[in-house]
Amino acid sequence: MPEGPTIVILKDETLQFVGKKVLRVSGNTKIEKERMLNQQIVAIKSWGKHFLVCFKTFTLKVHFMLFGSYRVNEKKDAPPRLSLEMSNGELNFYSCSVKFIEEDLDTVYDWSADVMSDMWDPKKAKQALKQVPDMLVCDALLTQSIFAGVGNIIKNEVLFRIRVHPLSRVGALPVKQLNMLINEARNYSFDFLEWKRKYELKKHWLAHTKSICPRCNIPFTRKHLGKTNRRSFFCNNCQVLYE
DNA sequence: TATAATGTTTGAAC
DNA sequence: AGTTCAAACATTAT
Repeated sequence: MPEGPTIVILKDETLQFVGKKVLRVSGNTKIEKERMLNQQIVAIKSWGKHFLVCFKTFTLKVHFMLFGSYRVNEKKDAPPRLSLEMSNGELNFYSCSVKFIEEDLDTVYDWSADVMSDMWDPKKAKQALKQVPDMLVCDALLTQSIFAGVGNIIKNEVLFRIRVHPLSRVGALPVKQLNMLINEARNYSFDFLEWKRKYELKKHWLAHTKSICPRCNIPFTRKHLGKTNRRSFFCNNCQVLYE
């Protein structure tokens, strides 16, 4: 369900729990959830699509995959995978993956790869892309080690914005287009964040799920492309194929 | 109502 | 042995 910007919204909604102790845990997860009991939440972070609840000596990682969802201070009419109750409210996660991380997060995550992070480093992304010249751009955008947080919606919208065909090879992109790819991955993600906050994200989609190109007024092509085999919506006329 | 979709890991098969 | 690919997980809008 969520791409990176949605996790940022969740992080904002849950900052109220930083400093609080977990007073009750429940849910159908098989992990040792009781270890969180009476533990203080020392920080709440995110990396790409990973939502991270930090305790003193370990971290809870929540990944929502395709169908996961959450509720803050309310419940859904479904059994939670994990529910945490604090003195000032509750946090409920549904049909998602939950795991514990024992290591220091700074050794697990490269924060500079997260397009939503203050530490995002476009130069690093460029270096990483240079390492995979044969990769298709539709796959490159979905590579979390390079563009953590980018999902299929962002992929389709970014490629449409920069007028690049999804089947273009990374190594064939002119410098200008390569720079636009990197810059728009972050820039569109922040537009996504703003629109999502206002509950008007879909209204702003120009390519994703669309059937007509708003620039050319001709039908989009829709196909499952790349190693990721995710659906792509693109215009054969105004999105240039570099190969 | 069947289908497909904002995703990733795992392990079998080649 | 490295790569590829299907399966698994599981919800909901169309």
